[in-house]
Amino acid sequence: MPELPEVETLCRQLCQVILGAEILETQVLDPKLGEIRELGGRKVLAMNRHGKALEMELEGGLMLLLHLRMTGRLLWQNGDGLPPHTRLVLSFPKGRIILIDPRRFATLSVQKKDRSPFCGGNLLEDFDPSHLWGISQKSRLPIKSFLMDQHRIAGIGNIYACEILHQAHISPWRRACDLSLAEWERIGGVTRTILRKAISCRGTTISDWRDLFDKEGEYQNYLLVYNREGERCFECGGEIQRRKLNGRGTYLCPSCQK
DNA sequence: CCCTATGTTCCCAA
DNA sequence: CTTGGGAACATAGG
Repeated sequence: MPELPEVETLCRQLCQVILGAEILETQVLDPKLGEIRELGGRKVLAMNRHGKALEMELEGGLMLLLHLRMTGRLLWQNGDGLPPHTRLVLSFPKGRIILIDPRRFATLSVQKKDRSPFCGGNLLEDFDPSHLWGISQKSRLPIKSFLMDQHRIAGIGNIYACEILHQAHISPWRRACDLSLAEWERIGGVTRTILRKAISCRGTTISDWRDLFDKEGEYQNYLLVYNREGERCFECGGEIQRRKLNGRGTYLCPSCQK
């Protein structure tokens, strides 16, 4: 269930194995993904990530767009059998990329490379506290929902939203419009630190997440609140609580997040 | 049986 | 128009 650091991990690993390589064959094993045009014979010119979406630029002005949603996984393999729930196979001379997706929520499309359909800045380079403070003045959403709104800020999901707000000492229920510029600057700082660290750890493996080479991530060893209900806060010793916000499990330390 | 799940979209009500 | 709640998508696991 990948968020920005997990998708960034896949993007970098995909660059290692397929940049410049020629697609030999594409097989869509699940009709729900829809028909995609035959991509065989085209080389991969670039791999990019927008928020949680992957974008493969191909010869001939085409883009392959992939969103893994809840349970999508990508795996690089060399001709072994196909695991259960394999939905897509992209074959290359040195191996193949397969999409595994038990719940079948992942989406795939091929588009002309003209204008990217994505909005929301790249968090690693474009997180601009002043800008976000400005646009947040009009939103009464809880700050956690605001951070997870992919149209405004692309890439933050439930785990990292909990971690960011904890390290910024802000309650997930505060209205976005009530945050000060100084608080937005705090959010910006911890967001950058957390995402960079999580990327260097190749993501967070709570249950399902594996990278392109089937390895677990390491960031679960650095989580301060997520999945720690009932344990004590490393910072103040308070008890970590889990509550619901918009239907999502939300972890916080009530005594140091205000 | 119950509940939960790292995502997104849609419908409906206030 | 905004927001919030719930369901849907489809499946596995505790």
